[in-house]
Amino acid sequence: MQSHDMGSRIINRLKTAVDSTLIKNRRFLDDEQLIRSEQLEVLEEIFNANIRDAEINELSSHFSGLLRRDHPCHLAVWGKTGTGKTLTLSYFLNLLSQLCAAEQIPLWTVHLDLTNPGPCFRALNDLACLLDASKYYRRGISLEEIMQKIEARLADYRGYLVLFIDEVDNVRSDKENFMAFLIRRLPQRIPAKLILVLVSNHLDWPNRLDARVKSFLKVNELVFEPYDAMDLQRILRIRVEKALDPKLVVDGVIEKISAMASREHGDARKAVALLARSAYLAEKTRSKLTLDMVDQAALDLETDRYLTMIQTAPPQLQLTMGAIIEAKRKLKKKIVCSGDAYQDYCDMCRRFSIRALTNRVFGDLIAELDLYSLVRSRIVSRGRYGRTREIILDLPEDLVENIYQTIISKIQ
DNA sequence: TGTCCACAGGAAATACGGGGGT
DNA sequence: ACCCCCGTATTTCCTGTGGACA
Repeated sequence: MQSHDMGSRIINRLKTAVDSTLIKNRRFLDDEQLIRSEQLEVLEEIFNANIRDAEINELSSHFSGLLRRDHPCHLAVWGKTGTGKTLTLSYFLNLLSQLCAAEQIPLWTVHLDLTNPGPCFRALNDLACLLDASKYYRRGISLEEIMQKIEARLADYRGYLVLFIDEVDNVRSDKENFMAFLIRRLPQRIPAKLILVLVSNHLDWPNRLDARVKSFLKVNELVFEPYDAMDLQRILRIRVEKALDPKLVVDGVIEKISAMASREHGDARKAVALLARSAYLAEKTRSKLTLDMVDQAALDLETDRYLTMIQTAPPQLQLTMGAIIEAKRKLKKKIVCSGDAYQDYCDMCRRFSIRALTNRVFGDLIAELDLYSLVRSRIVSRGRYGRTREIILDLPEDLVENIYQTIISKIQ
């Protein structure tokens, strides 16, 4: 019977589809979607796999004084993004507070996250909010007032206060002020035993401090090395087991992803993102997760990165990028000079009736594009034909087209 | 050797917008 | 409603500068 045949074929296909679902629990591919307890579960496994063992040991000895009612000094933590600084520290501080609670030691830990850069004002403001010392102000209150609010809030607290400050050097203008407050002023004015945990991406960060502040800063240092390929393999393996069907992951995939990630950055978050992307690709084609898919996924991630970067960029930056693309097309050369690009930029502004910015800012905008590696630029002297900035656009042609369309449609 | 191009990029000034205090 | 304060964006002003060319 024809129809019966057809029916059983469909049923079979459905069955194999069910059998071969690669992704069992997609939430474990994306940290954002995990609830707190699941995050801790993942963390627990990571730390049980002896990753970041050395760092946790150092942390333990640094804070061991707490249990003897001593006052440990501050702690400066250094490591690149995605090396697990935040994770390890939150995990550790969480354990520490449990321990202190059991021992009846008053401990207050506050996690101030300065991941997105902001001025001194916002940093203090955020801190005040975390301490429950004031409401959130957008503007209009002096720095002094915020400091006083914080001090007032802490006037009666006599226990330990651990301020875990993530990405300290993201405090842009007036950083001196912020650091001086934390290091010099605050400890003198409040009764609490203050322990600062200052996390940063830059190793030379304490040297850029004002000398008078620096002399007050007594710190221990702790360095997080980037994960090596072996660490990443273990981290990925945990994810694979939680999120995917390991049988459907071709041998060598984990090794490949961790090798790629450790070669480039050693960033665990990016490695997991690559795993996730590959898994989605595999799921779409309903096949096993192969090595080729990892390559494809890496490419996709790259493309996405550029596109979201340009989409979320301020309009003037988009316009600058658009002008560079136009200039390159018009000149039919690989290299565009800043003067030509500025001409085209002004033209574009006229076309879309947007007020053009000065040459001065245009230069800065190009530097910014360079920073995001959307273009490469360098300063060249052409003798008596002056100096200029050569702008090279060497992204794949279809990506450039894609970016260009995005920009044009955004502006209109 | 000096000149001079066509910009780079630092510093200071100015404009702007939004919030608080009164 | 008014003024002042703060952070940010942009302009204005200015001082270099590497090397081709005369």
